[in-house]
Amino acid sequence: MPELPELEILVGNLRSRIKDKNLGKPIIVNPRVVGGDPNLLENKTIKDVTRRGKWVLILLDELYIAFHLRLNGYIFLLDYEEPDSYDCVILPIDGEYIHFGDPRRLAQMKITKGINSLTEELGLDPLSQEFTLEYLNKSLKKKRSNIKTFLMDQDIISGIGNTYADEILFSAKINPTRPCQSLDEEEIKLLYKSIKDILEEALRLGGTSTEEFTNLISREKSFEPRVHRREGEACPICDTPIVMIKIGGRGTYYCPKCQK
DNA sequence: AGTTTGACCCGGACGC
DNA sequence: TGCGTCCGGGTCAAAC
Repeated sequence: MPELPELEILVGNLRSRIKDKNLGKPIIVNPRVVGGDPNLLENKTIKDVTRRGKWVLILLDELYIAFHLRLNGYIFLLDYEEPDSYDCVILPIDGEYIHFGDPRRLAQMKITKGINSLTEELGLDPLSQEFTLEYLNKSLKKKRSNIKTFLMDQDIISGIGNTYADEILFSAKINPTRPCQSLDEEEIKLLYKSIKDILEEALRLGGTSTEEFTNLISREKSFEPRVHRREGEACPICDTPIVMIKIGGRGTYYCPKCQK
């Protein structure tokens, strides 16, 4: 499931491959996942490829293609046009082809003149300069929910999903069920550092490679989750078995001894 | 208004 | 083997 680090890498590689190239006539295999008018894309030039939260944005002249991969969505850049089994849209680009798809059909592709409706509610990017300890502190004070839900709230911090939320809380030694307002100053400082550290580490290591959701990310190295989806395995710090609980309907993994 | 729950979707895991 | 059932996961709408 692609989160900030995976999407950041995807966007960088996609940009270097398709920037300044031209779009051909799109092939819509599954209209369900497409919003807007695909006919607007033909013969348009790709000005840039960027990311906002978990949205992958292809910028054209006064037009955007916005992709959200949700859990299992993918963007491949391949040398053949024929759709593979889960492909939803094929975008020809000067002899290469973006294959966009999702076995679960939850991913989305939107063609839109503006991206405000998609991104205006999004919170700060956790790796940006604007995301400060003070911002984290203030945001925590406003929230009544638990810290796990807080980290995944895209309106506060954009780009963190289930995997990195678990990893960040393990790194900060904070129990995922803790109310936001119960964290003391030291814990908030450590949480802030853990957000930056874990995301930067994952970015450096090429993202988490549990799923092969794109060929635009190197598979040579990868970030290895310490607790996420490791129920019953030994905590890398204290050997206590990792526990899985549900928070907000989401599988949540943590070490009951390290994370108080 | 803030927070929680359900729907969306379907491949894969599991049970009989 | 084969069929049926259930689960997951990010986001948004609906409910609380």
